[in-house]
Amino acid sequence: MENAEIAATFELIADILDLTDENPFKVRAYRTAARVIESRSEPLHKAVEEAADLTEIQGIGKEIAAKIAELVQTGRLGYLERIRREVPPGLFEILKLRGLGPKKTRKLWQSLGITTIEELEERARKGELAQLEGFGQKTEEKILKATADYRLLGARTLHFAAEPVVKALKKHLEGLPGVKQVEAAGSFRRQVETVGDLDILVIADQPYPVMERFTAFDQVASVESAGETRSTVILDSQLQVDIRVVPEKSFGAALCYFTGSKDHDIRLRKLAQEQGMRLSEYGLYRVEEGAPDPEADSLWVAGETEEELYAALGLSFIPPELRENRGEIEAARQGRLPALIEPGDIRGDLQMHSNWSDGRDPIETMLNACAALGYEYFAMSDHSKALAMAHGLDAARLRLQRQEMEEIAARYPEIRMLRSLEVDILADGSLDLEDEDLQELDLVVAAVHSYFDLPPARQTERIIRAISHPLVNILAHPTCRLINKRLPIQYDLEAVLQCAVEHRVAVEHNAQPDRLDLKDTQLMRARELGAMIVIDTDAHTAETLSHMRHGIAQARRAWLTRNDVLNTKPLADLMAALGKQPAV
DNA sequence: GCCGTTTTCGGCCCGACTGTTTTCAGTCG
Repeated sequence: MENAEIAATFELIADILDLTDENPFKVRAYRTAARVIESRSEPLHKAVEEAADLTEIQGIGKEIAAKIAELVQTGRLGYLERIRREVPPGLFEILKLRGLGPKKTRKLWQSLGITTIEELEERARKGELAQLEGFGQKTEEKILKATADYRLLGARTLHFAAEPVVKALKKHLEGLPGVKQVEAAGSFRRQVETVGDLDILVIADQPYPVMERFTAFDQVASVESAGETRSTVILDSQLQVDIRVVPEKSFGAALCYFTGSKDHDIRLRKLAQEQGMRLSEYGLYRVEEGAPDPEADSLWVAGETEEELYAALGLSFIPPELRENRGEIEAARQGRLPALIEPGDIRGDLQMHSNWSDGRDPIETMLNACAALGYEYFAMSDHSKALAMAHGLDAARLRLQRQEMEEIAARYPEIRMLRSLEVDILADGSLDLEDEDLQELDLVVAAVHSYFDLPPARQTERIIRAISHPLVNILAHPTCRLINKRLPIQYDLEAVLQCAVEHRVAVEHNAQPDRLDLKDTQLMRARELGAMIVIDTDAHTAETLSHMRHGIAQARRAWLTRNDVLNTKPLADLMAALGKQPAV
């Protein structure tokens, strides 16, 4: 059992306890445990197998340690099975609505018997909610908006969350004799930020044993269809997985076909047609009038690899990230596809947090992790004081932090640590700290963490005011979206990007897997407008510095090259581009 | 439920904001 699954189990327990009005500190203990477990790099099941003492982990005591052991050893948890009967499952969904926490959800349930989002919406429309003690007109309106928003958010799986599933499936299938290759195609391969399902492609001599093994995968909840070369299952996580077994000769064509996108595929097939050929998932064939078998070996052109397939169509190889029919086919034909940015191009990470604010690790740990990644520089950018919950820094603590940073930096000449701060943009667009404090820093990152619902015009004004401030260098997670959780804030992005260009402020692509903000299409637009772009991880732990690759993936989808991204440059060039004095 | 001790109980991060109230509960970050 993966750490993520154990963590999800404890989150569920916390929700149930919340809804049954348990001691809030007990609830918090479960949530803390869930977070601790999820952020651990080492799998807990291994620790259990080795009979390690789990209570040595901060946040895990005797009770939770025993529950982890039970989960790992039996795959179940008696305690959870007992308490989950007390709560209708629809309430967990209601809990996810913005503005509804455990108290209000419980009240709706106990007083009005509401147990589903649909019921909630209906009763709100009838005005019944406003009658409830502690509720009112405004609350009712907010709930209606929240249910509408919830529907928009959809339920696609984060690419990040699909990764371990793909990995486990590959391992599961690759162990089978006769299996030559296993690849995930579809939107997963194109690095789309979320996936609707997974498409797995397998080369094998015998399809049947592959199918048998596939449906025996331990995460399979139900088998929707199981054919000779194609099967569909639903996993415990509700993710749908399609598998397709193809012969080696067709692998390139099949991979291309199932990678898509659909529009890209259609364009390729048309292109083949124009050249007197026919493209299918089995390969590229010459068309001959009156040929008895249109897929005869004598008509075969290409299809074992994607490279030869694209070449046969007169195209240079198109990386999967670009296959969205956004002009890539024309570019490939003319040989002017961009040389996409690669993970190794990044010279430094410009946003991360230490335990001075809401990060987990000390500055020195973060420094060492950055050095291990081969970075030449990095910026430590803890939160400012407005974010009280994150233990944001005020001027006094900022000065104290500076002392610590200087002491640490002196011991690590091999990497340059930049002093930065993720300063809050307040409601009126002013910054959370005074100029005299901010100008002590090497870089100033400005970010919105509050007042997400301002009218668009005011939101635009607010952000423009903030990035017009002469000390601001980077606008962090510009739209504040959380994929599947929070919609982007509404404002005139175009105007903000133009303002950023004017004031030499870089816009961030935040590589946190549920942010990826700006998103691919917005990044493309930012580049078109001449905005400077930085990709950073906003890491809150040393391990999550590795999330850089998710940011790179989105940048590639946005057609960005190394030259388009500021933190691929040597430090002096980066600082010059931002109009800063070269850092000493 | 966890943690740390002034060890076996008592505190647990907390400020801002909203909408409901008439001094505060609930939610968010």
